[in-house]
Amino acid sequence: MIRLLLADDQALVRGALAALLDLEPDLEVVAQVGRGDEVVEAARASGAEVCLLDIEMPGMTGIDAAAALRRELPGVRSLVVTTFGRPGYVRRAIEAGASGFVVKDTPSRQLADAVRRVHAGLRVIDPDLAAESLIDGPSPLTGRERELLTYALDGSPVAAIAARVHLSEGTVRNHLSSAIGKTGATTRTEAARIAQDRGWL
Amino acid sequence: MIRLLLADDQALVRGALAALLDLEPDLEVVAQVGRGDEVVEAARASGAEVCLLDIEMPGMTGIDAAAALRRELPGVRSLVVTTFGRPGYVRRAIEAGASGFVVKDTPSRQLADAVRRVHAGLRVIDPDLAAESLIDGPSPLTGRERELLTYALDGSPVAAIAARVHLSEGTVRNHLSSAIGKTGATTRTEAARIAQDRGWL
DNA sequence: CCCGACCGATGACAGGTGTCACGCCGAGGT
DNA sequence: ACCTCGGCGTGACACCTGTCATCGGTCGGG
Repeated sequence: MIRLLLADDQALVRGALAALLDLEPDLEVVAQVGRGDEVVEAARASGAEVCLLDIEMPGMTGIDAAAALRRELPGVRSLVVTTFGRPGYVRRAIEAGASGFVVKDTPSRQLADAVRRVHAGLRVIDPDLAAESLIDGPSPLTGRERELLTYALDGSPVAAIAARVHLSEGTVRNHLSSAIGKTGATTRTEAARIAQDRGWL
Repeated sequence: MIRLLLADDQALVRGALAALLDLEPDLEVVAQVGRGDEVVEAARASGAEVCLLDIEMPGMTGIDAAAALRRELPGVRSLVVTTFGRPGYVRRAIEAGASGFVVKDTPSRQLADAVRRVHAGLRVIDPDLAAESLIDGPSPLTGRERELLTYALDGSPVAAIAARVHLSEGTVRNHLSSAIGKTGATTRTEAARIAQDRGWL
């Protein structure tokens, strides 16, 4: 019997995944949480062996939760299950110690198998995603560029960003200009979108 | 026995919802589709009585699918189940003839009940969302403003938008300026984000 | 019939934005 | 000690953007 923890902020999806996995005779959902920062505690309390982690969650991302599990409960394996198959996400999830990475449009039949493989100590990664994450490499952005791009995501004017990080407008423009060059974009908004698509943020 | 159709582009979520609902003794999932434009045909072929529709789908939105069901198969009721509780979505879903509107972070226990109520001819709408959709009213945007805002969503420069719709740059600027005024924003990107949040796009 | 709403367009202007050149500093690597 | 790289800043320049005034055309309703 494999003991599972589910972490997803959408209660309906979480409950549905629980129903799906509980149908399998060798799987048992022993805990469910809706926030990233509750994963470690719930995993400890429930004695989970495998954790299914969504990435977009309040409190802490699923990737950070995987890293925390790695530190605190090294015996527990984690499988990241997310909506977006962004190349950078795969890379970062694996670096954080996750054993697998599955996107939410894979057939539901395959999920239980993925869980079993992860429990057996194998890695489970969508081959297309793995290839993509290799070809475009790690993020070329510096720390500041990454930070400023996240603020530029919603199209905020340079002045607003500068105020938010207590920098000169000119400096912000320079960092963003550099990021625009590295992403191949022509505006900061486009650069932010590209960086997000690649999982660089 | 209530016959259900599920429409969601994420196969994993779709399968999981099927597992969840099939647990109920009086519910039966008789069809699953991953595209909005396959809903009507599948509903007809399977003899579904209630359709669960996600909004964001390829081919056709769940709202348009609800409208198509209304037209083609008036006896079939539809329940919109979506990630985002945008006020405008609720309004448009109801106007399209949907009998219910549920967001994906409601507890999974309540979904089966919502299905039963819809099947019984009742309306099921999250009370908070209904209130919100009343207070900020219908979209004040004109057709062109709406269209141009969708193109502005990703931060495209005015020139690119103008080329795409074969309009003068000045005209595009005027429409967007008007939309900026109506949304209370200060840039076109912010206006687009606000309009999207309210379900005006 | 005239009015209002929507659409399309032009021109002008202030202010925002992207680029470039250049400078300074501190941390690490050789 | 030297060099490189990231970070921070300035100034200048060309271009983009948002706003406003103004014009003309269409179409439906009072």
